[in-house]
Amino acid sequence: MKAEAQALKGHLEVLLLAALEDGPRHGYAVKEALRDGSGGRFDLPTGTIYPALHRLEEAGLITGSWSTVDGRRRRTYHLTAQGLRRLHADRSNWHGFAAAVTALLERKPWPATT
Amino acid sequence: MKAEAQALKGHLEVLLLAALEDGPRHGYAVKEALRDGSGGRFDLPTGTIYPALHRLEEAGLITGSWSTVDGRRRRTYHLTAQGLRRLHADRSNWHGFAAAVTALLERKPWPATT
DNA sequence: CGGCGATAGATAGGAAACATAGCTATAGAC
DNA sequence: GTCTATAGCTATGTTTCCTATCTATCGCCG
Repeated sequence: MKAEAQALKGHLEVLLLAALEDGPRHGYAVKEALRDGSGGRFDLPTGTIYPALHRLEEAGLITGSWSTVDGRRRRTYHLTAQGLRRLHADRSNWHGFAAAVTALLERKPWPATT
Repeated sequence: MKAEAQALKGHLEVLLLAALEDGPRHGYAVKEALRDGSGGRFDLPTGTIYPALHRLEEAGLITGSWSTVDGRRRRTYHLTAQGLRRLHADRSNWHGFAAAVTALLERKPWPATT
């Protein structure tokens, strides 16, 4: 349950959306998918996951519905059309962001000092 | 002076350190280097840059010294040995982070739902 | 039976970092 | 004389994530 990353700041939501892209999942399953899909790197506490899902739902990017499986309540989320559009936009934005950071980190020499 | 990215959260410091890697710079020059080196993507306000540099200095990762050029005060920063080590560590960490996020964003199908 | 770990959900409170907005000051252009 | 670019600073606000704690069920182990 240790979180390697406050570095996720600002990039968590796109990961949650991506986790819901190929089908609905309940919150706990999203948490596991993130952990397993990242080789354990993004093993986020539920105190991070659930509020983030609530934000996404409130923003209309996902919708949730309750069900009960084996006596346990589940809230299963799926992407809305708006959420899908946002995922596409954010994914493309991520690539631009990552490319820019990587370029700056590799850069030598940097633009000249005034 | 508009900042495209709150997404920088957690990744600004490594960029500042990288900007100082091939020689000392003053704060305003760091800001310009970041803007120009990213094609305008990271055009950060001074209210972001200066406090970040102060944090780095207080952490012992950079040191600054005052000078006066053309009647304007400048504080020129350079990397400490500790800052250089941190840069190396953070840079390598960035590559891992970026690879993990990218992999998750491309991933389909995701690890199975329980 | 009793306790514990995994599953499933939630919230309250705090900390960190970036943005907004405002301030001082000089040099040079218009 | 005013405006822009250069050069620096900080107080306040917001967002976002983490820590800690809580409820509850199920299955396993002793």
